[in-house]
Amino acid sequence: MKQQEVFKAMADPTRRAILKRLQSGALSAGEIGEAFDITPASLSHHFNVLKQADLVRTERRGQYIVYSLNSTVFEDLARMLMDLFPSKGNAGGKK
Amino acid sequence: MKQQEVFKAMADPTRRAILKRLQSGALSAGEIGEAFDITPASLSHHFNVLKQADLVRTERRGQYIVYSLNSTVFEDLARMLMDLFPSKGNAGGKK
DNA sequence: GCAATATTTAGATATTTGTCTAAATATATA
DNA sequence: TATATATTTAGACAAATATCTAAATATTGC
Repeated sequence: MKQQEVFKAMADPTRRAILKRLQSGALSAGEIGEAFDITPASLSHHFNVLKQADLVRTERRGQYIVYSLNSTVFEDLARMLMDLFPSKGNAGGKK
Repeated sequence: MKQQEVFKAMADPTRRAILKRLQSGALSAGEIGEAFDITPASLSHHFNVLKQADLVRTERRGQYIVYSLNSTVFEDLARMLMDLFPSKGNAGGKK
């Protein structure tokens, strides 16, 4: 997992909202955009950041480009966080 | 939890390294700084961001100021991430 | 109280980032 | 093939951010 890219990606509220929209299933760029008051170009920038972090997958479907969550990376991230704080039986985090 | 502040705080590699250093227990600002090649002033800036996010606690101990992890917020963050991606029995993330 | 040590605050600067407009690319359809 | 729709790319710009130096504040010990 590209830790830095993932955290960077998660640091922006618009991007987190995009991910949230994708929870209920894959959506085209345009469908995602409906919920936001920014230009398609700005949206596309956010998509790029999310792709860099491998948080979303893309697939062209005809005229549209469809985005979907890559749950794997979320799990990795959550695991990493669990490792980052010390808990019982884990004094020092891990590794 | 101040979600935005937490993600912002985690987005910087130096800050994540600071948190990692604190895994093994509380340390003074100076002790933390030994591991990094930046000025005390810059370090202090990072401490502020981490405090804003409630990721660390501080306590003055005589001449020193001692930093320690606030594990609670880490747990909140990890939980939040788990909620953010859909999994079996949780189609839609939740809430 | 004064000097030394630890840390923070203030202010400046360079880089990064989120946004925009305009133009380019890709696909569908008349 | 021409036109419309969907999305991305390029380039510009303002706001946010990480860093620095210099100065301020807090504490200890002489």
